[in-house]
Amino acid sequence: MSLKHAILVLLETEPSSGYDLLKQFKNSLGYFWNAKHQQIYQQLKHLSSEGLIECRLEKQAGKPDKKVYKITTSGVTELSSWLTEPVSPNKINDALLVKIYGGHLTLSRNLLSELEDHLILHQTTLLQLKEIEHKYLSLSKNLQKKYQLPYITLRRGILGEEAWLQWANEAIKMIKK
Amino acid sequence: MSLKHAILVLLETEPSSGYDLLKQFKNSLGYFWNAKHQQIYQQLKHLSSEGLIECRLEKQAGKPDKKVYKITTSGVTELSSWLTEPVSPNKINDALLVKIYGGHLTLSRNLLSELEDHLILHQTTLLQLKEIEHKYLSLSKNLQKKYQLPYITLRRGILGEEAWLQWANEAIKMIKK
DNA sequence: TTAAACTATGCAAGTTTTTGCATATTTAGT
DNA sequence: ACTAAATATGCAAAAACTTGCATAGTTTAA
Repeated sequence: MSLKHAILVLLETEPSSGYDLLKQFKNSLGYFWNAKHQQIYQQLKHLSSEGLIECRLEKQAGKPDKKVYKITTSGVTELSSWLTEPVSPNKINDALLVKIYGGHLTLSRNLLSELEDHLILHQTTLLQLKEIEHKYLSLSKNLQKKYQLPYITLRRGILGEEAWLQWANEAIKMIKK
Repeated sequence: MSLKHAILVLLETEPSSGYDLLKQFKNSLGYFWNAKHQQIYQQLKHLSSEGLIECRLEKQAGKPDKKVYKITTSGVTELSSWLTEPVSPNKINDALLVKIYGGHLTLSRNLLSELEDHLILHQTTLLQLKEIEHKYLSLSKNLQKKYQLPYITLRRGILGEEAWLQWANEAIKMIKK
């Protein structure tokens, strides 16, 4: 399980509240790791009780209080050791493909409209990713080096989305004729 | 949730036992839907109690008995109605990318060896998929039409794996220099 | 000015998935 | 002759994840 480790990775970069993490999961990391707010809050509590992170309350003017979590040395140890172990290959569960696989039970215009809906989502995602890439590429050599690893994960997102779009266009053509 | 529907899709094609389904999940459908044997057996029981599938015992010489499940008319109805509803976009959770994202805490040769391990797996998968594609392309026009939709999902696998490999090679180069 | 969206967190209950254990026979390889 | 892998299914418990509800103040746009 690595929601745990995803959170540790984020907290290792900077202390954050559950809400901050949620936003980070929606941006950068969200393209390859997803979590709902409940999952994050529950996991934070759990990590806290394991002593891998610690919490301090931060009062804010005009906004609700924040619980800011910070990784502990024991958390860094855990994270480092996780990094040396091989990760198990990714579990893919893609409902859209299940649907297409069994699509002969429905009208092809159903499949097409669904594909087109997803197409729009993926196009939007790709544009967002390319925007981030653009910002990265305009950084100094130094900063580029610093953010090299996150950039590599961004590249995965970009290449992945491009391949998805290529496939979807191919698929739409095939279904249409 | 669509393990349920993935199973119904498979059973709609042909009646199968839990073990048969497990093998199908490992082959064709396995490239986009994964399930452990426990999950399948539990879900079969559940679908049975919902009346969406029915079971008959098949005695086999030399092998343990089989429970062969078959979709019911009510199951087909459920499946058809699922096919008209939009599927929610795919949840991606990729531990390898989390690892790379936070990889500055470990040696780059750790990341490289992990990437290379995964590279081999993906290369193998791609070869398998291309073999299946080759078989498909040597079928008659008629049969090609019949299996068009599964073929489209196969294409997703192929394009996806190719993009993955392209990314991995790029990533390895970047990390090395 | 009113509704919607954003900030910020959490309980409780339910569903789904994973893990560990358990059984029993056959077949293929060494 | 022995071992491993394949065939075939399942219980029980734990862990992970989702859904519905709940609170409460602030900001922003119609």
